[in-house]
Amino acid sequence: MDKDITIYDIAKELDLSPTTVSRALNDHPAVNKNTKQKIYSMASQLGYRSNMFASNLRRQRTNTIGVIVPKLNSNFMSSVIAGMEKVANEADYNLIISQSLETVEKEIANAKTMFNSRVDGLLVSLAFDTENMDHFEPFISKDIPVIFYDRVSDHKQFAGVVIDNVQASYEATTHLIEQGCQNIIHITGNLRRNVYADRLKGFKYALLDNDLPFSDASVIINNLSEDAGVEAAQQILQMDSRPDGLFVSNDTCAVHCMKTLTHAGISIPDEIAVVGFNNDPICRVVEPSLSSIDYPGYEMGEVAVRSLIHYLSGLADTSVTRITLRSELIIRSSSLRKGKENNKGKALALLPETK
Amino acid sequence: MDKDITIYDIAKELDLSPTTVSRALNDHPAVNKNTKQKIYSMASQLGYRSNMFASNLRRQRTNTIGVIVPKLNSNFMSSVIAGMEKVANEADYNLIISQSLETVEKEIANAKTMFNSRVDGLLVSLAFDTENMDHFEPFISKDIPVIFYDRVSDHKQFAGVVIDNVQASYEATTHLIEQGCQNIIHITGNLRRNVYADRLKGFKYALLDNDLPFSDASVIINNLSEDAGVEAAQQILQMDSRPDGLFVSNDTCAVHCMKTLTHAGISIPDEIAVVGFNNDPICRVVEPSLSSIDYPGYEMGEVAVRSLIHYLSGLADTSVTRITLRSELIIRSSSLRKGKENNKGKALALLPETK
DNA sequence: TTGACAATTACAACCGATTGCATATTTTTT
DNA sequence: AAAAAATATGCAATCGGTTGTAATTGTCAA
Repeated sequence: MDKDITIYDIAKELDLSPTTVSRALNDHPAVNKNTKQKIYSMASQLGYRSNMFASNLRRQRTNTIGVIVPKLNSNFMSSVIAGMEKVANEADYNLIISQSLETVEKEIANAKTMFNSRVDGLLVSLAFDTENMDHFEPFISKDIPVIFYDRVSDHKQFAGVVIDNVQASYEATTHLIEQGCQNIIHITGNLRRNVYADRLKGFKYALLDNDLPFSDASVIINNLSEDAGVEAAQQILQMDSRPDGLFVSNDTCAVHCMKTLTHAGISIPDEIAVVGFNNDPICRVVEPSLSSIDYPGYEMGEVAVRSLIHYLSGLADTSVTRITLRSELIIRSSSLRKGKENNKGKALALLPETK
Repeated sequence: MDKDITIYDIAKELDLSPTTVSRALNDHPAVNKNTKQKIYSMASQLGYRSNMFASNLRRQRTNTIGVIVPKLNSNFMSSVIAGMEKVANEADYNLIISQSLETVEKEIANAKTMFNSRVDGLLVSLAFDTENMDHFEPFISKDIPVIFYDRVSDHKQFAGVVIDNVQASYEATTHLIEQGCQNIIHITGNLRRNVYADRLKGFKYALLDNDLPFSDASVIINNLSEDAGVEAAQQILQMDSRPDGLFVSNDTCAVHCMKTLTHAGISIPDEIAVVGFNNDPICRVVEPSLSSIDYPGYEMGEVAVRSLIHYLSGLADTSVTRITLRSELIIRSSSLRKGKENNKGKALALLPETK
């Protein structure tokens, strides 16, 4: 366990001042090329590694990005994190990740921790029941950028990376209508969250544009869990006029709802056509395979970190307050009815083994 | 954007020395109770937050744990991380997470980054093709604890958190044999990794104990991906004597292999019975539902961080070099043959909706 | 030869908390 | 009442880089 090498050691070894060594290591232009070379080689020879804490202390920045995520262990969210990690790593930023577990309380606690850890910037996807944004105030007032992803804040002051949920939902609903569905149920999450509110909006618009009636009874709001899916199916089975289409805001919920319906003897897609959301791997495994909205998680993570770093580098384009990524309806067996293949050239993915 | 409050501000305000303030905030016994109270309330009144960097610089520790994970976006790994995050957070440690993406090169780079970030300890699950442990040497020689989880190192000097893969595999294989399988194929990953080597061992032992022959042809080694599963199925379809049992080291691979076989007209479990590994949610979704080894990811994450922190707190029990968690065979339709329900009281999970 | 100017390098203060040692104050003991 | 011990507080150095400003050296034109 040998002692750590500091810039002072390098300086002494080369008979220079720590100042010059520090500047050289930061590639400061005011240091002679030859000197730099000498310092570099001496540094690596001695096994020097910079002390981030000394540096951070002096520079008042941490090269650390905080990430608050509702729940880590879902396919979508872990893809997002994977994307974030990649970009952050490449740009020499560290990530501190914490989960709100879908509750405001934990989200507030997380925000506080992040603030105390003095993150340079914060990336947040809001918990189900977060109402106000007060816990992000400390960041704002200290000019620490906060960027939302997926579950964003409505307040115009906050930047966010999203997909066009209205459009995606509109597309999914229209697809169901094209397949002959006349009575579609939409299962979605807490409407305080933009993602769910927007999807409901898209659902309504699609009905409207196709002269189909909308009523509150067409919407089931739950927490989109497995159990909620099963429960929703039971609810549907009890309905007076059974729906012939189902658009669910989340694949897990959709799958378990669908399976429950199948077990109750309902045939999918003929009696009820189903579309999910997220395009989780699970979609290609369930029988019948589940149509879904492909949702670029990995990319969303990359973009979120990239714009945060962009902002931190002072290249901020403060006018850009929303970045919208593409999303795409993937049609599979769960919503494709025989003799209805008028899909206007949309992507098809009939066979389960198709990617 | 108001200036940050430091202990000097608090000291000045109360006409005390920074020393006392620092001690009070660390609950040092040599500070008077009343003084402490005054300092606490002044601190919160002024909105003081400790500067980790100054503190870390002085104390030469970071309260940060590094985590190297092969791939973040799998159900198992994200559960592990979720568990780690929970415990770390509770103990006021930060997590720095990075992915090796299953390659040594990235793993080495990650280790270097972690080392330069001066993590207090390191948690590692090895990449597929990691051969030697040289990149962890710097940690060892600086007395920074490295604990492995799941994919551990064989070297006795490294501690690790694991399940008993031999036992789990033995159980799964025995179960297949009990269901009447006489010719079982084992699909697994790179044998350099303990998890796969051990599972092969358990597989062999089970055959041996049941007087079934083992040959190299009974083992398929691949990267356990979706595609590998499809490919393995094609391989199986070409075999002269078609197997009647299949034990796969990973659910994703098992599921796609199974689906390919089903599509080729093979009936599961009657013609081929299948058992996977990990008990991913996907197991309960696929038709027929997939038997699998339940693998406590979340718990593994918790335990790993807990023992690392334990070690860092000096409570180290250096003799404990392996912590083994329970794992359990979950029997579902993919391996349960009719009229063979002699399962000696094992857990059953026949219906897809069963948790 | 000298002053202007650029190119390098160094000095020294600073970032904010921690801690060994010394000092001051109070309490206990004899 | 003096000495010893216990309690509470402060001084000042330290952790390892960073940076504004000053000093030194060299170059070139006048």
